[in-house]
Amino acid sequence: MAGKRDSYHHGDLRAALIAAGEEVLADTGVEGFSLRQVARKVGVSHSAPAHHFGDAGGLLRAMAADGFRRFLAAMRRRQAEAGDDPREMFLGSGLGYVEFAEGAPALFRLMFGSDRIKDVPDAAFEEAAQAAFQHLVDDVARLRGVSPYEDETAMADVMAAWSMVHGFADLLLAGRMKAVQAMAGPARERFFRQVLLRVMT
Amino acid sequence: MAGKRDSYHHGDLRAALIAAGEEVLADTGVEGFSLRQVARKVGVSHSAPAHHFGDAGGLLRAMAADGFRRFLAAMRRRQAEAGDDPREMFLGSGLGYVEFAEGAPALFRLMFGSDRIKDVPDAAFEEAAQAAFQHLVDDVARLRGVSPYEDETAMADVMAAWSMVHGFADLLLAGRMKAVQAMAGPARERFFRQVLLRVMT
DNA sequence: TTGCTATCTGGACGCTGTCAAGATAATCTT
DNA sequence: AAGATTATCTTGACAGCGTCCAGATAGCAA
Repeated sequence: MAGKRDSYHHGDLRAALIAAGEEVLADTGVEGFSLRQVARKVGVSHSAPAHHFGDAGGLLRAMAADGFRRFLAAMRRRQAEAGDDPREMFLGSGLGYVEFAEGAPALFRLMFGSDRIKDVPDAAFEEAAQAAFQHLVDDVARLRGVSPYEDETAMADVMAAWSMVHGFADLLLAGRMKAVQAMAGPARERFFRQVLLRVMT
Repeated sequence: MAGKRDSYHHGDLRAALIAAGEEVLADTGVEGFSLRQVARKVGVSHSAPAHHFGDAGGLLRAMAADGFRRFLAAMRRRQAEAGDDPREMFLGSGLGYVEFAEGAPALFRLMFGSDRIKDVPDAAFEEAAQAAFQHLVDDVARLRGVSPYEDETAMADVMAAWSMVHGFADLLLAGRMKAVQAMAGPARERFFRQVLLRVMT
């Protein structure tokens, strides 16, 4: 099962399409994304993807699910570097959140509500998205010492923290926070910490 | 200059295209948006829009600018109903923000960073977006008693508040806050106030 | 009336997603 | 081992799309 094309059958077309799809997505954005372009990139006929994903939405959903897994990994990575103080761990997740969004803006936008994947239930996607959400819930539980599922205030903390981080990332991508974008790396991180901490006492 | 089609020339095609465009946008979403569909709706040839807007992006930018004006109006309307306590006025703006997003989700998404309008400077769009941002700055200035342009902490308040409201709205549209969506109107508003206030002491 | 310009039409092009029919390879059955 | 079945991929077709271009029409200025 090689990745390279050596015969009529590809070998691992499904994975190759997802990988190539994410490159195309990064190049053209969600709205310029084209199935045929992905097929060309992999060196396969224009309708080969249909067999694995049904239609364009199917591939995009698979890519979004994959995105959520890497998204979670990015948060965990940053968190692991943050030590073991609950507050620092929380901030680490937030930094990973924003870092992922900036590193893969089109994928991030795809994951959070593109029309092209909406309104079609997808188990893999939901599971990956739910896992990422759970990570945030755990962060808050550690900080508050209560399970948000059993404490209304803690759940409001979760929603507030999530809204804050997500809004910050999305506005950054939209180019609507020019003042922040102009900041150098360290100053920017300091500013973000200051903003994010407002939500946790 | 009537709006209806009575001769070869339309009379007010530019405005008619923007209006029809927003209907199409609401129906199909940003990614399904089609220039030809808008032209059909207005009863005009498929290439008529080009003369007024250049290309599809031109029409979308004009629609987004119009959206920002109505967005600001929605915040002002809600704020006017909120009384004259600075905190209540601030919350009113936030409620208007979310209300607008839910009332016109596709337009909201278009305004905040669709690939189809990005990276092409547009004076009318920037002006309308800036006016909406200024409204938020004024809210914080009233609350804090300082101009955010002259006080770093107050500017951090602005960014925090904006991130919070925006993230809340965007996650709502993404369908990622099912618990909140399940709430009845009043409970939801109460919850949102509780979340948003976290950012302002 | 005679130009002149803005506005709109109609046709063309290459791109797109999706469908259906056929070709090829891998796997299963016996 | 051989044949049959299934999974995978190709090819060709179709309508819809955005954009360009040449032409038609109408308003306006002189």
